[in-house]
Formats: sequence, structure tokens, C-alpha cells
Amino acid sequence: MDKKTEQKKVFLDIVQQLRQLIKMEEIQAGEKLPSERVLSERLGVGRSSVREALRSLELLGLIETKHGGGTFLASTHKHQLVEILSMFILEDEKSKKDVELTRQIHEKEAIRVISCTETLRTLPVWDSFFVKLEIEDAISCRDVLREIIITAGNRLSLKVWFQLAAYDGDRLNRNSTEEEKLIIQTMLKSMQLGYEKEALKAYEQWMKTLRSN
Amino acid sequence: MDKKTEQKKVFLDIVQQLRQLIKMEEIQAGEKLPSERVLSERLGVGRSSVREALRSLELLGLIETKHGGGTFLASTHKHQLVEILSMFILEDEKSKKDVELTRQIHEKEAIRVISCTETLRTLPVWDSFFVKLEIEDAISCRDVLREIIITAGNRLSLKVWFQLAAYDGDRLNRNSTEEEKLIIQTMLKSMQLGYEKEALKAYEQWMKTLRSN
DNA sequence: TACCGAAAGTGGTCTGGCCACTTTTGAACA
DNA sequence: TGTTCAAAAGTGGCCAGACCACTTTCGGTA
Repeated sequence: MDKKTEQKKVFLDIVQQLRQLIKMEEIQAGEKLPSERVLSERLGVGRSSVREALRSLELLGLIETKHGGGTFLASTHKHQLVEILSMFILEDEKSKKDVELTRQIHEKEAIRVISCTETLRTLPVWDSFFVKLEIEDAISCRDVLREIIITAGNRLSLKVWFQLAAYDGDRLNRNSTEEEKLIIQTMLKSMQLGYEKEALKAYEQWMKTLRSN
Repeated sequence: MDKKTEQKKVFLDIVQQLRQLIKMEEIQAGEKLPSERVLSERLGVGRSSVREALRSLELLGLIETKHGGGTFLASTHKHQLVEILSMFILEDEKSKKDVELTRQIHEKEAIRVISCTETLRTLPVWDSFFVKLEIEDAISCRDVLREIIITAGNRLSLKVWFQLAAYDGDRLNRNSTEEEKLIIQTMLKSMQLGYEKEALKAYEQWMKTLRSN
């Protein structure tokens, strides 16, 4: 059970304790954490060790710091993770392609899940998209995909997706063209009706269009 | 260098410089990095700042440190990432289920890719598994899945999978029962022949069996 | 009541020190 | 010549204290 209670490194231990502290004191996203000096005293460790732990979490994007202001629990979607990982790991073109493909893996699975789940595919939110697609000018690829992934209900998959989507954000954030909107409508319609195959087919077409633009 | 010294955080700057250093000096995975004191001097910053950067990368699993020995560029598959993220984000049962589902997303996609790709599904490696399944006693679920993901060729997907697989490793590392071996054979055979549907069906059955044991 | 400036609080960074552990070195030994 | 092993050097782990830059807080003045 306590598999790693005998942590060697203090800073890893602090990461653990920080987690407990956040849970105990019910610190919500965006709220302030105790100051470095306070943490140092409460946990009985040096301030530099606390900083090592905090900096680690910051790099992971789990906390944010404001010089002179304090340390705050991050509001989810601001992970530097992919940026850092990509700096070290992904450098060639093949890797960039991998990022895109991996992102699409999660997107496709979400479409499958929704198509096959009565309660999800009949959600009113999809109808709202039809309205948006006709009325609003600014609908980005990302908006639609995000809703899909969120609805599919796998939070971890969502998290991975956010990171990957942040990586080649330019293309995703661009507003959709009329051609794309049509494809999106087809896809959503198929999904609503539970036509998994058709929905995925439309999705593939959509991605193809995105690449060419 | 193009130092964009907009009062950015030194430790983030160090992370960048570290990356360049690794690239410049062609430090390979497993090889040693300069010591903290040397880095501190070369980069013209305090040792504590260097440590904050190194500890961050350590938490990400990009480097490994040996007390008294030195700091080493990590040999890929040892990312603590999921563990840390899950500590903070995934705490309930639902989340554990998410980990499993997310892992399976990548596995299924790999099976699809291989099934649909002549050059991949006809690889001799699959035949070798049939022999192994019959002769060797110790074949773990993980062995088979890993080969599948590797063959599919998406390195990022592989990386994500490694992390997720590490998360609930107990079940994956266990040796396969005779029943499971039969299912695996069915799956591989279908995959070899390009029968995507059947392969996935066998896969689902396999996972179901795993859960019940 | 509204405003402003000083004080307090907080993160950012550096220095220097001590400890524990690993690797290297070199001298004694076989 | 080759081996062994203990001392020395190298390295990470951790802490205390100091100073700076910035933000927030708070009390007094207009």
C-alpha cells in the first residue's frame, strides 16, 4: 500500500504533501497557496526545497506564480508540458506528425464513444452547435473538438488532448471556413443519429480540409 | 544568444539552455550531464536556480539523478509524469478507469493501423509471437501490447502508452493464462489477415478477461 | 469618502556551508 | 605486473540567511 512512503528526495515528498494540503484545505483552482516561507515552516524543510517542488509543479503547469503576489493553483488549461516535452523530445517533422496523429486518436475515440451512447449523442449541446455554425462568424475547429472530447467524459483523455491541441494551436484556433462548417454539420448530424462510420468519415474529411488550408 | 530577458524566470531560461547544451554536446540518453556546480558557473547563475530547473526536469522524468554520482539524461521510458499528474488530478475510481480507457484508446488505434497496413500486418514478428505463446511460459499482456504499439509507429503515442501502462502495471505484467493466450492468438491472426473488426473484437474480449482475473 | 504612500508580505535569486554518497586516485601489497 | 582498498575528490541533497523586485495591505491625510 504505502509503496513509496520512504521517499528519498525531500522535494518529491513535498510534492506529495502539497497535494494533501491542497486536498485538506480544499484549495480550488485559481486560489492561493500558502507562501513559500510558511510552507517551509509547516513542512519542516528548507525554503529552497519547497521552491524545488513548486518549480517542478509550475513546469508541469499545475501551479502559477506571481512575483510578489503569491502562488496559485492553476486554472487547468495552461500546461507548459507539451512545450517542454516537445523541446526535448520532439524535434523533427516526423514527431510533429505524431503529435497530430495522437491528438486525432483521442478525437476519433471520442466521436466513437458519443456515437454509440444514446445519452451522449442526443445531448442538446449538439443542436446548439448547428445554430452557432449558422449565426456566429467565429467558430474554431478547437471549439467543436473540445466539446466532443469533454462530452465523451474521459478526463484524462481530455487532459492529454488539451496538451496536444496546444501544441499546434494555430491551425486549430483559426476560424472555420464555410466549407469546413458544412463538413462539421455533417459530422455532428451523423453523430447525433448514431452513425459512427459516417461521423468518422466526415471527421477524416474535415481533417484533410484543415491540412490543405 | 538571443536572450529575451524580459524578467522571465531564470529557471525556465535554464531549462531552455539545458536543452541547447544537450543538443550542442550531443549528450545521449543515459549519459552524464555537467554537475550542478559546473552548470551554475557556465550559465552564470546560482546553483539553487540550476537545481530548480533540474528538479523540474526530474519530475518530468527527462533526467535522472544519482546521489553522489551525477545527473543523467533519462533513458526514455521512465516518466513520472502520469504518476504526478494523477496524484493531483486523478483521485477517485472514475479517474482510474479513465487511465485504463485512455490506454486502451492507444492500443485500439494501433491495432487498427496495423490491420490496415499491408507492410505492418505481414511483419514476421507476429509469427514469432505464436511460437512464444506456445513454447514460453512467461508472456505478459504488456509484451504483446508493447510490440503492437511500437509497430504502429507513432512514437508519441508509444510514449503516452508507456506512461499509462506504468500506472496500472500490476495487471499488465502478470503472465498470461492459457485462456488469454488463445484470445491473443485469435487477435494476432485477425490482425495479420487484415480483419480489423475481428481483431478489435478479440481485443475487447481480451481486456474483459483481464479485468475479471 | 477617496486617495496615496509607507509597511508588510511574497516570490526571485545568490552565497556559502555542511552532509551523504559515489567515483577516482594512488600507494601498499601480492 | 597486477590487485586491492582506503583516502581524496567530485557530486547531489539540503539548509540558513541575505538582498532585491514586485504586490498587497493598511492607516493617515486631504
